[in-house]
Amino acid sequence: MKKEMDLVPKHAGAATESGSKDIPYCRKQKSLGLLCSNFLSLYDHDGVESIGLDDAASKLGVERRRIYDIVNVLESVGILTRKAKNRYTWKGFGAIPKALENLKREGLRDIGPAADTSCSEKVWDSRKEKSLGLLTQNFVKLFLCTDMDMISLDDAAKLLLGDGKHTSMTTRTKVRRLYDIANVLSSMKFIEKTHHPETRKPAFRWLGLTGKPDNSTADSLIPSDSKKRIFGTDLTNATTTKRLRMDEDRFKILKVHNQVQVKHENENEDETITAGKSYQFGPFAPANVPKVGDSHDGEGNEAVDWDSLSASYRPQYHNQALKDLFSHFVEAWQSWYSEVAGKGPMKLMS
DNA sequence: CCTTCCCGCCAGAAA
DNA sequence: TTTCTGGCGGGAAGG
Repeated sequence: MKKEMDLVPKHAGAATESGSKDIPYCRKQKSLGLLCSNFLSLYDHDGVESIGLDDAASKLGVERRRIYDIVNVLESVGILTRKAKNRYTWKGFGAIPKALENLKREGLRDIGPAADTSCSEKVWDSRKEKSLGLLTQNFVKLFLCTDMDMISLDDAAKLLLGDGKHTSMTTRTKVRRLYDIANVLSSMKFIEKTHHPETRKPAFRWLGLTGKPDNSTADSLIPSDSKKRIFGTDLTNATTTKRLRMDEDRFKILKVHNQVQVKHENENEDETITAGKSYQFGPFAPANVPKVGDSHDGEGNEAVDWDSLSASYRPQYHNQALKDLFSHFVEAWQSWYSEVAGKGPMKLMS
C-alpha cells in the first residue's frame, strides 16, 4: 500500500507539504542514523515485542525501503530478529552482548586456523553474501577481532570483500554501504568517527563493548568519554606488528588482542549462555538530544562533546511526541547498562 | 573540487 | 500473479 505520495525528491526546494515555513530540505534529517535513533526510541518500550514494518514506516515517516536498511543492521547486532514477513521481534539491548560475543567467536575462528584452501564449510549464499546485514557483522568483527582500533571505511571495504579482489567499483559500492552502516552504528554509539592520527583520513573507532577482563573502574553512566582509550593499552608489549595482510579472501589479521572472556563454565553450544559481566559500553545515547529551537550555533570545533556532536537539529518528522521517546530511550539504556556494569549478578537473557 | 550517502529503480524471492 | 526484500549506483547535499 504505497501510493504515489512521495514527492520531495528531485530538485530541492518546492515545499510540497502542509503549509508552513517548510524547510528547504535538509539531507541530514533524513539520515539513517537519525532514523535509527527514532526507530529505537519508538520501540524500546515495555510492551513492545513485535514490530511491523509498515507500522514503523508510517510512524517514522519514511518509505519502506529505509526500514529494511535499519532493521537489517539492528538485527546484525542482536536487537531485533526477523519473525515473519513484515514482522520483527524486539529483543532489546540486552541481547547485544551475546550477539557481539558470537560475532567475535565467529571472527576469531575464521582468522586463526591454518590456511584454508577452499575450506569454506559454509555455502556462501551468492545473494546474502553482499547483504547489508552480513556486511555489518563483518565490519563489527573487524573491531572485535583485530587489534586495529581505527578503521577507515575504505580499508574496511577492501578487507571485507567477500572474496575476489575486484578493485574498482566494487569497492565504491561497498564503501557506500559502509557509510550507511557506520551511520547507524554511530547513532547507537557503537562506533565514533575520528581521524587517523597521521593521515588526516577519517576513520572509525569502536566504543562499544570492551573485552577488558573485569575491573570496571566505576559506573560512569553515559560518561562524556572524549578521550578514553578503550582497547589501547597494549599491555603485552609494544609489538607494533600491526599490519594486516589481506590475501585472497576474507580478512586476515594477526594478533588478536583482547580476550572476550567468554564465560568459562561449559564450552557448551551457543544458545542461552549467560554473558559475562565485564563489559563496558560506550555512551549510548540517542544521536539527537531534544535541543529545542534551532540555533545552529557555532559548528563543533575540536572538542567532540557529544552534545554538539549530535548531528541532529530538531526532529522534523511529521510525527509527534518524539522527545518523550528519547528520554525514555536514554533511561531504558542506563537502566540496563547499570545492571551489567554493576558487579551484581544480573540475570540478563530474555 | 572531493566526500558523504539518500533516493528509489528494479530484480530476485516469497506469498 | 502480487507483494515483499533489499542490491545497487546515480547524482545531489555537504564540506
